[in-house]
Amino acid sequence: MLKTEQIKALAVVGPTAVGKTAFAIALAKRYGGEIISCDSMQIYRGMDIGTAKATKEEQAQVPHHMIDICSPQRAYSAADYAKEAYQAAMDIAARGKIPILCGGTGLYLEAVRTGRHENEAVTDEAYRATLSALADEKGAEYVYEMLTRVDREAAEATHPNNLKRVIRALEIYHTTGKTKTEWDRETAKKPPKIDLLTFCLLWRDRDCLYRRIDKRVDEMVNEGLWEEALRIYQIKDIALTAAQAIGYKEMFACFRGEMSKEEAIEAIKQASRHYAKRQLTWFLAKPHIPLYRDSEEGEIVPSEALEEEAALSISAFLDT
RNA sequence: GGGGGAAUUCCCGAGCGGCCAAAGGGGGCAGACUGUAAAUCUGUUGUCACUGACUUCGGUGGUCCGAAUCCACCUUCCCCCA
Repeated sequence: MLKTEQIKALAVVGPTAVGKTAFAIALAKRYGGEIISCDSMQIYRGMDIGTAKATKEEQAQVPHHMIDICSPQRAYSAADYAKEAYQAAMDIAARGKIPILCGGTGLYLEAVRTGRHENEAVTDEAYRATLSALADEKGAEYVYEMLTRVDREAAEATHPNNLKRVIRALEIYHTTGKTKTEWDRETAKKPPKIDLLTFCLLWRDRDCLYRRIDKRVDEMVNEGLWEEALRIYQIKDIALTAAQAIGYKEMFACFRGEMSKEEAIEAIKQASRHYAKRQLTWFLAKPHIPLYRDSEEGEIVPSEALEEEAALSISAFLDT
């Protein structure tokens, strides 16, 4: 296709359990939008409760995309997401509707927005395996040294202990012949494929966020997270990506007899809080319009105030 | 009633006369991250006027040049015998 015209879209991001889903639905209704989930785990079929997918009722109100699009046996990547989500956004826009990206996976949002990952298929499982075996054998420093030799700049930007990132940098060099630094520089030149107006939902009070997370985990358990996780646990050849989902991996440990159900639930809460903090670090470092909420009380539906606040920038954004 | 053991910084837990503001882990806080990203990784965490000073290791009082580490008593907790 010759004209990959830049399309306009809205995005609702923020840490887990802030109420992104409800807010995005409200925006979709108001502006005639459709929602594109931007979540690395909601893509998986059968993982509903633990990933806090929009309910069937919610999905009936507004069309949702990028949910339940693949089996837990399939490893999914930011590149896959970028391609499919962009296609979905194009389709929505073609229908005269406005795409609303909604979710907590920052990297995925960046991936669709910039289209950076639509390059050569730069992935090589076998090579990765070789490198990680090498790291086991000779130590992570050895692999890091390899990177230092091919791409000093990338090496300096990556901590030696961060094996996965070190391997990825080497993999880029291995598959494209370009160093990660060169590759990054090139892809960064391309104009973004989506003109995005991003809202970041936040609680002014950290404790409030954490309380909400704890509460939501308890609700998930009541809704049958344990049973759902057990079903996923029984799938053979589950992909690494799906298997690392919070809420599932802890239950798996419980099924393996490594911890009690109570301990698993605690671990889920803990992991979710840590995750929320990482999301905050990511999103707060990126351009966005912050929308703060103040109290914890019954805020299941987004307050009109936030919607109004968003409305101002949205109308200006859509007019240009 | 008798005997034994333990009390450490937010938590767990090492330390058992100087090298201890005190290992390690957890938690908290901050951060990095362009194809596993709900992943992976990093820094920091007694106070302050911060290359130094000050206050901490249940309490009080001792011993010693010097104590979280030794002694005495007290408090609390645990175990064993009754």
